[in-house]
Amino acid sequence: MPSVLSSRDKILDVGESLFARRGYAGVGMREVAQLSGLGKSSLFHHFRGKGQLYAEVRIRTLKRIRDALAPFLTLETAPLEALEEGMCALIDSFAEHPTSARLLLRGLVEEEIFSGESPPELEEAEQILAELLDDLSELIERGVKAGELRAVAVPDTMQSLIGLVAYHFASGAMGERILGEALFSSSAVRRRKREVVNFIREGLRAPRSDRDEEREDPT
Amino acid sequence: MPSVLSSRDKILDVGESLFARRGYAGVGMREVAQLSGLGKSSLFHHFRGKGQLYAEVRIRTLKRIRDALAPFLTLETAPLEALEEGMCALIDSFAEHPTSARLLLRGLVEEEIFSGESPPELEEAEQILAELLDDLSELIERGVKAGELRAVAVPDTMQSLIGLVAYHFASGAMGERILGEALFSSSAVRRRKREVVNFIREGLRAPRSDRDEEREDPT
DNA sequence: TTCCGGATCGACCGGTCGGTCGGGTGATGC
DNA sequence: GCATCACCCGACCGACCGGTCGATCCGGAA
Repeated sequence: MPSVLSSRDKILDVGESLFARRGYAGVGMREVAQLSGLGKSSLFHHFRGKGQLYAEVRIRTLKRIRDALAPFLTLETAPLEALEEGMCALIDSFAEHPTSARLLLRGLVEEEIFSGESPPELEEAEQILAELLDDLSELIERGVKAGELRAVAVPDTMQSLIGLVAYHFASGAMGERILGEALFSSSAVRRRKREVVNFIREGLRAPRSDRDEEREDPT
Repeated sequence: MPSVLSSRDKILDVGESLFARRGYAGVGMREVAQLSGLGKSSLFHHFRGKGQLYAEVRIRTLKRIRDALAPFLTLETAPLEALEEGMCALIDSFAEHPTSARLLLRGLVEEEIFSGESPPELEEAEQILAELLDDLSELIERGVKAGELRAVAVPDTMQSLIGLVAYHFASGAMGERILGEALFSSSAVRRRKREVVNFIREGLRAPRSDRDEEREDPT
């Protein structure tokens, strides 16, 4: 690990910051080059093009998120506890890398980014994300079956969790206006973590005297 | 109300659809013109430029959201009930206008869209949004003080609600992958509404035997 | 010393961007 | 008949876009 970043890592850092703030179409390679302290041509030595740079940035952030979540997606912990601690770890990861949540949310919301064909690296990113979401789904599923969680619809609950957790760290100026505080100040992050975890626990756990109640299934 | 849309409305419709899908920077005026069935120059007869078109689109969608929510932001209903019914109405509005949630979320997440100065109309949009969020904050505040809601931190809960509700209708292909179903099919919308409202009710309401318990305040 | 290949750069390319301009067209009022 | 006006268009502009090319620099292996 060099104390000064390699040019490639520097480009990835700059790209991550810019793509998170302005989205794929809003970022120009000239700006990436300038903020990286390189000539524009040099970018194309390290990456095949803008599309690959974007894909590599997404892969890096998704791997960061996966690594933060992985310890809690095993079968060793009780589902509700694993869910709570996993979300805590996720929030810590978002707080440590302020661009992650935005980039994640962008990747989930954005569509039709590439006019022609998309770079092959993007599929790797999609796969990392898909596996992560599948593992998380499985965790919720286990929680419901074990009776720790309410009889929620698993896919919709997945979506709820994503929006609930990620948006907090992706909201921009309006979010700070609502909070009346910097989005990533340590006090704000601590409070947010408590509030989100409480929300999830109260919102999803099964009522106390609800051990072996059968689920409603009105399909 | 003419049965055929005026050119201005047609442009707004096309712009709304495109901006929601690809963001401000990802949309070109040529494309807006073509999909509107007009020459590019004609757009500049109805709007001062791309920036104003974007601002007008945002204003229109924000007003739609405000109108859907307004009936439940009065002081006449019990806060928790008003919150639940308001979120229901919001979801109905999102379902009716599939671009609204994306555009809302984009406006909240996006930053530094305009390189130069931003069009004055954007301030009107920001103000509509700010008022809406203030009213919603007040509703939650009342709910907490009335003891109907848990002793949550109001701003963070605001953020939670935004992410929780809006993301469901803004998620793209990956959202449909998770659901295994079209995002706006009537059955998916119905199920989602039930799940979200349940999540909010269970997550925010005060425990039954918790009438006049004092809040913890460990600051 | 020579050579080589990674890294960097400035100059340049075709194409697209938002926006302008001048003119055309068809209703409306006089 | 004529001026006015909203509306619409094709042609055009300078700026910027992503990307290419050939030259140069430089550290390490031979």
